[in-house]
Amino acid sequence: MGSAKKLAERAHQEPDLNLNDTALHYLDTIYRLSERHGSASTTEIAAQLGVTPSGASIMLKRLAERGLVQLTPYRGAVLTEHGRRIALRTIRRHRLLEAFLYHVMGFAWHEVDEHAHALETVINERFEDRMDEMLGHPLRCPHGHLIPSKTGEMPVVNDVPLLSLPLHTRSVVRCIDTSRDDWLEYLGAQGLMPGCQLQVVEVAPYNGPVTLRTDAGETISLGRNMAELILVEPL
Amino acid sequence: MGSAKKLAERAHQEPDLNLNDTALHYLDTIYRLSERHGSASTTEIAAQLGVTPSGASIMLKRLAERGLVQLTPYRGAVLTEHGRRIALRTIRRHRLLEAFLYHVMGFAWHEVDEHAHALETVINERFEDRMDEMLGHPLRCPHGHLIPSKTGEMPVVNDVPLLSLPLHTRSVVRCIDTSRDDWLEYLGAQGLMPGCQLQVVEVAPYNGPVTLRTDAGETISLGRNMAELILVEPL
DNA sequence: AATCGAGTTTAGTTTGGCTTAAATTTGGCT
DNA sequence: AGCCAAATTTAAGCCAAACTAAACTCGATT
Ligand SMILES: [Mn+2]
Ligand SMILES: [Mn+2]
Ligand SMILES: [Mn+2]
Ligand SMILES: [Mn+2]
Repeated sequence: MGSAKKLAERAHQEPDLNLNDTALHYLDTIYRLSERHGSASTTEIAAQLGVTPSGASIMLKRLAERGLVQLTPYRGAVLTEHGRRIALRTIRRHRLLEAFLYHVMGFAWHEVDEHAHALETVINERFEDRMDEMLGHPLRCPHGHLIPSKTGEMPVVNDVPLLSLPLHTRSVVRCIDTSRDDWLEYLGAQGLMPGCQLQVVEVAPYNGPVTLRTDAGETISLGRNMAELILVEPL
Repeated sequence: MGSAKKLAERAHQEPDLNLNDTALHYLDTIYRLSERHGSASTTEIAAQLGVTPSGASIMLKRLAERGLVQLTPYRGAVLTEHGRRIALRTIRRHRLLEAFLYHVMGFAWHEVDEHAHALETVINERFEDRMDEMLGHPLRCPHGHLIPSKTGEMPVVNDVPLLSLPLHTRSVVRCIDTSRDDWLEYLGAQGLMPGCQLQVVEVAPYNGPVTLRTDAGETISLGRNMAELILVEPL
């Protein structure tokens, strides 16, 4: 009985005890917040999802009962292995959707996050697979974030913060690590997106502006906060 | 004040007092059922949506309060003009999605309805417009159903039931009027889909089988119930 | 005219996901 | 050691959308 069910689960790849979009968005959010601090606090999760901390607290307890997150009261949440697999699937769909909306449907790169977010919990596996094929199994979304494989593994890459390199090191932009659509639109208008080659020519002190030169010879000046979002691969 | 709001509504084309997907599916369903009998009964609506009649009854009352349907107790529901516009928008999105899934993404024609149904209440106007452009402003979904325009008008066509024509009249299939995916798969495998040319060569009595000959010279024999779903344009 | 069954509505309850307001825990600071 | 502010959880309640069970309407039939 129990083992028959387990086999079925393994064959289907996802147990997925009827998770609705609310639960999926919680898991997705916890995963992304945990990437930074190792775990996700109730308040952070609540802020991200636009609910009150008390609402998030209640929901976290439910997710813990379902074995999707491990919750230490007053200490924050971590995904269980089961929860992590489901979160990665949602993130895969989100990023594939962004790539699909951008490359196949011609949306602007600052529009795709919002729309991918609405669709990520609605599409099914067939849709996911068709996008993946049509895009040639892409490794990254249009902003450069990594797309996990169907088996839940992240591609291994070597992205480093632009500002961690010595001045004048030539490098290729790999990721613009923000989801603020107004910043994305601005940076895109400057020609700053994954694939573009550049070097840092000056970093003004006291959190002053950062001056970049692209391989096309153009000079771009950015505030420190924006420059910190740029991840590159040195040449 | 009031008139400013009305202007904004007219400019945006849809007032849409925060309708969620439940309400949109009710309106969609009422529209399609009303096409047949002029109005939709509580029980029919409930069956279509997979809820109990009592549940549908309560929901219909709420839609009536919002001015979306006109409800005569014990007599069934009709859409108001406002409700009709919203229903047509959902139907437009459903059929555009079917065409998109079929022509752009390569799904089989018996798969697209289910998936379009899940997506139809999630996509936004930009997505709708992009599909429309990519598909060259199509008039019909892959099954041949008409796609309403953005302004809520149905294309005018001249589809007649295949079985209403005299024997041996040559005609082009325009619509297979069912949403049963198993029937669609079967008919598709016989080569029977919009665009194919054929004539009826025999109609057996007592609800017996219907024999068709395609322009490719093939003979197809169908039960009456399936043959009745075929709409054509005589040549 | 009275009755009956199908169709429909109402009453009462449940569930999920949230809210505000009131405890409670925690870690840092005097 | 004791206290405070911030973070967190609990308590109580709201709302949409469903359910089951019971009551009601309608029209058709006797
Ligand atoms: Mn998302
Ligand atoms: Mn992205
Ligand atoms: Mn639909
Ligand atoms: Mn169709």
